[in-house]
Amino acid sequence: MEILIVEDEERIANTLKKNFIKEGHHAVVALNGEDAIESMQGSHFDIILLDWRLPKLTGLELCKKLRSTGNDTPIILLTALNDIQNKVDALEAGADDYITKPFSFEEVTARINAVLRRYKATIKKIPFGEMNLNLIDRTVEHENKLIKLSAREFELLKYFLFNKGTIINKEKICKDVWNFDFSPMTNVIEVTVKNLRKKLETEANCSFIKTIYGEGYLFLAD
Amino acid sequence: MEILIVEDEERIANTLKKNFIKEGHHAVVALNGEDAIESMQGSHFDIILLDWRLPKLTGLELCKKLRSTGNDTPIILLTALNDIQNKVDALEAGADDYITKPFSFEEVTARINAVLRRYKATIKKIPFGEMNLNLIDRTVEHENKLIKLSAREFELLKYFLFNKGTIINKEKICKDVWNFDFSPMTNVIEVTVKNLRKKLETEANCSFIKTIYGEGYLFLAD
DNA sequence: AACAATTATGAAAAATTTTTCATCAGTAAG
DNA sequence: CTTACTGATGAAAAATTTTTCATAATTGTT
Repeated sequence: MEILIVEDEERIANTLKKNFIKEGHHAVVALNGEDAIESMQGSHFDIILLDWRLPKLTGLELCKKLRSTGNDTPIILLTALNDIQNKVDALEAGADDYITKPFSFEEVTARINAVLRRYKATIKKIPFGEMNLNLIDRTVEHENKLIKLSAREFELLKYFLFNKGTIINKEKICKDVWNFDFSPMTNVIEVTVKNLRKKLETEANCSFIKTIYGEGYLFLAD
Repeated sequence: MEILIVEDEERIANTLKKNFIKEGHHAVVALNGEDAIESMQGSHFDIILLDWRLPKLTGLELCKKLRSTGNDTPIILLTALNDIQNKVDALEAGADDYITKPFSFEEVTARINAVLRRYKATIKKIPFGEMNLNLIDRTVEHENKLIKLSAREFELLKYFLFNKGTIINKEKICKDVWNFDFSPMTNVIEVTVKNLRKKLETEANCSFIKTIYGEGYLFLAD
């Protein structure tokens, strides 16, 4: 797991980091809000532990900033205070949970697991077979490999997943994926299906898209 | 507002529909789960009112199905029963709220507003100026017009929005948007900035991307 | 004002995606 | 086993996106 620790007290930050690494995770420390933003460019984190009091940008401000720019990485605020106002502010700023200092490492991992459990219910990935369609990056993930999809392939796969288990005819695909109201004069659909099949089935070793002769396609997975 | 009413009792469905239309919204009625899925292809709804008991596919099943395929339109379940088990099931299936029958129209609108208030906090749109960057469709929305962005333009705009208010130099843009570790040998960045500017500034009549001579770019909005 | 450095721009070139088309393969039914 | 129809495939063509390049415009400095 990739963990970002945003904490100006180096002692606390390093203790957390050591413990996470001991548990087999990967942890990065940022000593202030600006460093944190810096660290997040390009990299992906599964969770952010964020100190409430930070030099320059406060934890609350950073939290708001991240949320306002569409970043929804789970955030746990670390706060020294234990008054109710904090909790309200924290949740309103878009944090997922908070831990009051001093805390034990066990408490931190417990909170992380709880937050991630909740978060995973809303994560923007659609699983099928051994794969996942990542709706944000528009890629298919399989055993830490990434398959890039073109825009059309992405839309078609999303459509198949939405309708998995039911036969869909080409008129509907044409209408819903291509936004054509008239029926396709050519075989664009078949060609796109072919290309999508190749991408998916080169990676996984099974076929998801079944052809129902004279009727359409049927997507099977799980 | 676009409202989908999934309800097999036509009397209730039509009463709701009439009331919504009277309030200036747009409402579509689906009499069963399959019709509902049909209605959702291609169309967008802001909220779904979903009957608990439906012929064929139950409300709960439909709810689960939508959520499992990445659809996160707010759902309010309409249920005749009032036992705790329902509430738990509803929320676990991914519904946002529930209303027990019989209900008044005022109650429905109140619940809708409450759900939408909560939902909007997590919606995947980044506002800037009079515009919105839609992270799902990868378009810019402005006065019910849509501006299509290419993949690079989208990534660059997202990056600008994430870093708005701070000057970002080209080495960082190159690293974070293009994933090049070496500095750009050509002026791809300037060209992409130019094209993005044209798209945004043809539509809105103001300039968002400011050039800081010798330093980089600065995105200003709000 | 003149100069050097930086940025902007139009247009060509390259790469990629999307569509078309001709042809081959598979299916159902007589 | 044919036949007629439906779907699959490779490759060409068209459209779009991305990059490159030459040149023009702008900025800061002397």
